[in-house]
Amino acid sequence: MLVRTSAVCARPPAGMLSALAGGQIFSSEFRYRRGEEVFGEGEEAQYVYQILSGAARTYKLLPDGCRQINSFHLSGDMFGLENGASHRFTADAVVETNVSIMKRVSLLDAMTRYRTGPGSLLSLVTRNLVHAETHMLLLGRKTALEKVAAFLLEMDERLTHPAVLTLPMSRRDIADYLGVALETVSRTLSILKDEGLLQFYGPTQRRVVLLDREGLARLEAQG
Amino acid sequence: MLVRTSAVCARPPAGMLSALAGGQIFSSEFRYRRGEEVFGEGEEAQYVYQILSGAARTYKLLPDGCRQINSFHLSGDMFGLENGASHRFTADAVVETNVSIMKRVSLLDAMTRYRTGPGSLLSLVTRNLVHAETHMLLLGRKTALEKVAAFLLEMDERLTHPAVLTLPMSRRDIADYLGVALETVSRTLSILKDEGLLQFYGPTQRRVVLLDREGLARLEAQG
DNA sequence: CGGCAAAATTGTTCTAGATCAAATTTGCTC
DNA sequence: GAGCAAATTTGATCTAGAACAATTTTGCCG
Repeated sequence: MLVRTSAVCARPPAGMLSALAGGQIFSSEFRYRRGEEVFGEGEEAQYVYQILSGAARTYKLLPDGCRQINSFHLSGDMFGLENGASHRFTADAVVETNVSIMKRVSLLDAMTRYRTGPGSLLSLVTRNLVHAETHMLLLGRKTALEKVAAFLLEMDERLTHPAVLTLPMSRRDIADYLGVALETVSRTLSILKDEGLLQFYGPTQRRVVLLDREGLARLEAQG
Repeated sequence: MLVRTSAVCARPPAGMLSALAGGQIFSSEFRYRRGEEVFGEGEEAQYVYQILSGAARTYKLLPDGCRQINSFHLSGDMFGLENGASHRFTADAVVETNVSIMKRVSLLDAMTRYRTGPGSLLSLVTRNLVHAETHMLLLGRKTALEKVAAFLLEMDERLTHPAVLTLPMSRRDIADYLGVALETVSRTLSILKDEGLLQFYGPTQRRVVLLDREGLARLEAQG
């Protein structure tokens, strides 16, 4: 873990964490290499994280090694803030990732001054809950095609509809997020390409151009 | 919807809602017949509910009519309290059910006095989040056998390990909660019976005796 | 640029669980 | 208690997607 401490960020990065910090809370900048663990399930939740660049994933493992990715965290996203004392997930870096870190207690202190606002701990937890509820519907009741379409649209939305959608995560990550096999993800993407709903951009298969968002939305709603 | 208004309950039923009420918040008692809707997805979340007897389910529907039950609410459980202004689920009665109802705003007012305690809105939302996260793992990565075992253990736990587990919900409800077909639930229960892990009690198949909780737990962890 | 390991695709086979289809069983209602 | 509709079980197929197995593509390294 490379450390670049910056007690108070000279130019605070975007997002609530630093907004709350506002020059009053000490935050440090850390860098994780791809695959490096940020925190483990069950560990004490001492710090809170915000992505400056790169991406992280939070997940749980079953005893048989099966992984269920709970969510991806992209630039600007905050993660690792728990209501209880310990982390309920493991988190690691999807690619080389820079995060801003601050003490949980400092942040919670700062938050009490903003109790009711959209930047409160409650709204954060609620946002996570809404995401989890939506994802339950996807995992329990959608086909592979619907799942992949939903995933693409979620990423497109969160990256604010870029011309070229650059996915930081591998097919395996997507599979473990959607509850399908990685081959199924690959096949489904090929189908969507063949049907003209998307195309790959450049040499890598992680850059996607969504050619028909309407069509994808129709697929997502029901196969 | 049968109404039996009782401005302030003479003998308050168990649970936080009435505890918070503590003679200061007006609550009414309502009765819903089986299948009757308590509130619909998208409706304004004006009231908060607590089960006095019976059971309710909250769920979402896909356009094709597929249903994903988010959770079951049993005696003492509170539901329908949203952070936002509208309900994110539909709720209806699984069987004939009595609920205590109070205005959302009154409850929230009362709660501000207990902001940090285990009876706060934040802990309620967190509890829901933990449940949703656990359920995501189940939906995404468990086999039918693991799902059914997990379901039985959840109900057993929540009803505090009764000698006879009386399930208020149908096989269809269980199926829509676990993301499998109702026939699969029935078959899986038969297998568990044949293997001596449970037996049915009396004439109805909704009364279950768990003969080997350890064994079920082993199945749940990994098929 | 060449070599190599990791990632992704594509093909083949297999299977858990869905779907379709009857029997039973159960709980109501008169 | 008879009659009936709903719920449940059980059986027989069918299929979406898993699992296994090569290839091919890509990114990365010296």
